[in-house]
Amino acid sequence: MEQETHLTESQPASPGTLRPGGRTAKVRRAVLDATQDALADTGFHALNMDRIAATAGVGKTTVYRRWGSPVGLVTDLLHDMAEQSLPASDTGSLAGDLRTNAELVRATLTDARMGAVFRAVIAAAACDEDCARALADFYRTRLGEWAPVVAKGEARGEIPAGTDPTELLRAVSAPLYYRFAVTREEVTADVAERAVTAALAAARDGVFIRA
Amino acid sequence: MEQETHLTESQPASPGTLRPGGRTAKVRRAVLDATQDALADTGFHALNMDRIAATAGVGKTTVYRRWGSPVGLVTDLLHDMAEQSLPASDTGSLAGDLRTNAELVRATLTDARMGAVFRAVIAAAACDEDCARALADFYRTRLGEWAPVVAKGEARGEIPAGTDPTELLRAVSAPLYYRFAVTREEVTADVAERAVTAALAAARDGVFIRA
DNA sequence: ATCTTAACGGAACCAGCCTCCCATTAAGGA
DNA sequence: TCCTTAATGGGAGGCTGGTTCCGTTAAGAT
Repeated sequence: MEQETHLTESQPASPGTLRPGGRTAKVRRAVLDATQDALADTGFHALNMDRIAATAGVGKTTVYRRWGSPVGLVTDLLHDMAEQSLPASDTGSLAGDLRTNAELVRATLTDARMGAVFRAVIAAAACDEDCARALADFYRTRLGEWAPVVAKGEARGEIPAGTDPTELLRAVSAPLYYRFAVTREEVTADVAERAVTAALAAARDGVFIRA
Repeated sequence: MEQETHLTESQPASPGTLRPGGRTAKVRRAVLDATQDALADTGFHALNMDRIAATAGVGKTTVYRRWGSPVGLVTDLLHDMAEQSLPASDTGSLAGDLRTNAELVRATLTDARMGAVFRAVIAAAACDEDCARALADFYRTRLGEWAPVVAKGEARGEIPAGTDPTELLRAVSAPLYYRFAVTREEVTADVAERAVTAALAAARDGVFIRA
């Protein structure tokens, strides 16, 4: 993505950075929307720069210049998704908050559109290092947003002091994503509920105490 | 993969089934080996039928005819991997067996060659339904092989009666695969150990009792 | 308002992937 | 052993996806 570390010849450093105003932003929005549509529709393997350009109503040269390849599109989409993340819940109990979290994850993965997008993103990350980094960042952000929920639970004495917040959150998400991406089993509400109960039981046993 | 349900015109039903003898088998072996090499080397996105044919020392027409596409290759590789699965361990304690299992998974995912293969397989499954089914079958098989370990633990009274064996096993694997495929964090021995402890704590609490 | 030039867009060009055709090889049965 | 035909293999040709060229549009500065 980033290049031209020392731009001696006044080379344009990655299009869109010097003049991010009106048109450029509009183009990005249109392209990313088209990308999401395409992923939801036909999946990552069928992601095609030409089609994206056409449905976005944008010159295909622009798409190639700014994103370079299908993985480039997905990577940028991921950055975009990381920016617009929603805040965590606050039900008053850790169990309740975690349940909300798990249900949110489940709803996302189960949703036809979002499920397809996440599938595509995971596939793209498996193919490309840049994309993998973007995906890692995305989840670092997401986990960071929910960490306070665990801290509050700890303050209320619902789990032992010293519990690693993100570790507990990972334990909640893991069974859902595992089924979604790896074993391809259905992610039911039951699964989500059990993930919360199991993670909480382990947390109370002090399994997630920071080393 | 399978087609020609009613072969009225004596169409050859998927090449390799009527004459699976010497040459055909040799070709399959060579192609699957080449596929694994390629995946370990350059990953799924760069998987190229022509190159596979060349390195396998096989006509490229053959590769296209029998496997059709990169996902087809990965799907068959997966079937091949499912066939040659190794038996579960028996250390005498459930904790020990689960630890062995987790360590085995970790070693596989961490191994440069096998890690790349699994990454590719997950990516391919995200792109193609046939491949997804093959992947699901693979894990169904694997989980089935380890289920007795849990049953024995239950018999020894290490976990409550009625515990769902595969559910417990999934809980052990999930955190490892979640990091490997989704958040792309490093899968350390520490992570594996914690996965076992957490799963076991939940199991003892009766979280995985069959509904 | 005017100017500079970043960014976009159309179209021709190039290359690598896939398909088809037909000759060749060797399984499996008599 | 011989015969039938499943399966393989080389090569030509077409198509689709990706690249390059250059003219056009409009963002941001004066």
